[in-house]
Amino acid sequence: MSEPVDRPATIEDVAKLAGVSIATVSRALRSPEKVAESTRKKVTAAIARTGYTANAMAQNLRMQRSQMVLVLASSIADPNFAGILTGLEKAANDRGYGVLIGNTEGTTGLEQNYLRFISTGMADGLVLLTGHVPVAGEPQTPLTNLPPIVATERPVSNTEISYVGVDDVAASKMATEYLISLGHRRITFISGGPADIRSDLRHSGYKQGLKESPENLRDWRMEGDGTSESGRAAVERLFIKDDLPTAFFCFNDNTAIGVISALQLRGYRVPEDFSVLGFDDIPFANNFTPGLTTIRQPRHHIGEKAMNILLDRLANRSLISQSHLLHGDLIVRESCAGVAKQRR
Amino acid sequence: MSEPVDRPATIEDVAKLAGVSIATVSRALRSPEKVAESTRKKVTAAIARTGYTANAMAQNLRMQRSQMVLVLASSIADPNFAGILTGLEKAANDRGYGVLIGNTEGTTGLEQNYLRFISTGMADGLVLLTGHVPVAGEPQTPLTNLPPIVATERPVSNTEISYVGVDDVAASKMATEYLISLGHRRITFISGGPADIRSDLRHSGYKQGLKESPENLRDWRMEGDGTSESGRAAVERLFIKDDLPTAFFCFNDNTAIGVISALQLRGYRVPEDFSVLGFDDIPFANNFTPGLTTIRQPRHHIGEKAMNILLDRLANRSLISQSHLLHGDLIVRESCAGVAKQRR
DNA sequence: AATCATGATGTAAACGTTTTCATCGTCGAT
DNA sequence: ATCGACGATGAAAACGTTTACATCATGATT
Repeated sequence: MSEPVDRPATIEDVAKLAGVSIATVSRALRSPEKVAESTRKKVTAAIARTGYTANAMAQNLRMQRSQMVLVLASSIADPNFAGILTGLEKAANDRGYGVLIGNTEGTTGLEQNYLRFISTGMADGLVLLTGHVPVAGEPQTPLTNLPPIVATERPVSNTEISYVGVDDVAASKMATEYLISLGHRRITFISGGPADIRSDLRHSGYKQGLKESPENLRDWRMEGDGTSESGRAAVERLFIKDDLPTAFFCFNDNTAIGVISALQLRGYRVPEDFSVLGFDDIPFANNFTPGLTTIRQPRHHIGEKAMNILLDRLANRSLISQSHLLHGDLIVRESCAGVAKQRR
Repeated sequence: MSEPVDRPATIEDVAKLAGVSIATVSRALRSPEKVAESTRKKVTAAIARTGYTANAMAQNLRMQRSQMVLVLASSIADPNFAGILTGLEKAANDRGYGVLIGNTEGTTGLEQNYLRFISTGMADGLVLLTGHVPVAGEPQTPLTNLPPIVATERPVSNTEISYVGVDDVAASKMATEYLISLGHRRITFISGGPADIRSDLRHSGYKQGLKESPENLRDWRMEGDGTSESGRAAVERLFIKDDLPTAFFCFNDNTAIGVISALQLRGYRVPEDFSVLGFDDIPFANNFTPGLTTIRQPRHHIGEKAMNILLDRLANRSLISQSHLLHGDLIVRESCAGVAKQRR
């Protein structure tokens, strides 16, 4: 039904065809109640005839916005990224916004580069999955130059910024209590590295769980960096000293997988000999053998919530920043068992 | 160094401060050779003082483009998605383009919805990871209304469209030959479902590998759908008839994982009792036990190549569409072994 | 019958750029 | 001295919208 498309139809084409002014066409589209029923019909017909769609650039220029949000992530390949992005994207699309993505790979150079979308007005808001607010180069960019921001997946130190994520402390406490309830008294926490704030939060939840146990259990923390390799390495270090826990609470599922495979390589069985508990419930946790007992991050909800908070701010700039900690479920599979069952 | 930012600086602010016309400012920025060295310096200084950045909406409106590309995927959670997106994103960013993402979840409704970015001029080009060109609703949108397109990850039936992906046929043939070289003569291919063109391509490569073997090996295809569950189910069906292969070539790694766990559940060992070969080399293939022998998709390269082809087309509309099949490496890990080693 | 509110529409400004075209020196060649 | 070419710059149009404001009927109110 559309006319030959050498040049896309403009509002003027529609106006001419309908025999009205372009203002009326615009009104018929944006605020139909302001236009007479009869002319509205003429306009609608003309729009159908021409195949007209409003030019977004012109609209956005005029309205001083872009209807676009920039999502900055340090790694697209992160196992949590896909789920969060799905949620972000869904919420944005539901509200007519587009999602622009930027992969900083952890470098400030790329990060700076992506901020061009902000400074040129190509994006109205910013979602940070990087764990820090973008640092400015020269000249020092004050925070006031930044648009409304929401952080997710990784908290940022700046408290002015809304954060949406799982309640790391509560979930880790719950995980630890679960291990204790299974009879474990010697539980090692394997961290996610010094740079990651979440590692401290989870460690702190673990300590709370230990402290509230009847006995006074020992805080037994080992350093990792969130990779499965670091999980393996931690196990090896333990075996050198031959001082062994009965259970591992790992910063994330990757680490847990490393721990399990190192244990298996040494001829031990999980959960018969050792219990291992992860964090994240990455898509693969269920396919692993043994099935990983872990804390599930509600990634979709996190993404949706984060985006909705941001878009609320965009719609009403005076809204105060608010953070949301979502509950993480304990997903019980096979990698943890009662200590009674264990050999030693 | 920037002025108080109630309103972002415009080209006019810069012009006034530098004592020149806005045309000169624009020229100083876009084609410096057209402006006198002395005035160029004045302009540069004024830009620094004001903290000016050109408004992208105005630029794009004027220049009738958006510098933006829409990436349409049926599932963000697909294990191949992250890698391809990383490549797409890198190439786009290198060339000053932004990447807009749309998650169609396989529904044409959402697909249609995302096409608004095209029809409103918010995106200049389209990357399809959906396996089909978007179908129009009412009125029938001819292909001429669509912008330059490149397909990747999943081929589309329309031959007018450039496709970039792994060479499924060659890689599958290579995989099959590898199994044959290990001594296997009874090799089952587990498909990825009727809707997925790649499944047929891989099946066809498998058949080529069989045919070119010294003996005339039997095409032994079983239906799956690309999920690990379907891999498990296929194994169960085999055991009902008790007619068993010695090796499995699976449509993808997910299926392979399902096959292995079903086998293990029945008390068999991989690769000692059965060999299993996957496809994709998903990030997890290496962490699985046994390590998955599989075909690696060069996801980054696929993404970069696809984006570069698209952007070339955008820069020069008269370019003809070209497809690229990339080589997939065979990654040998632990899930395949010589048939001699196997019990039966 | 005169006035006034109301509703529907058109005119024109504005959003911030890029670029064509015209203008104005300046310099080299005649 | 005159002319032409050329380099640097400015004025203004154009990109396609939205919206404040003005205009004009029309019907209700006095």
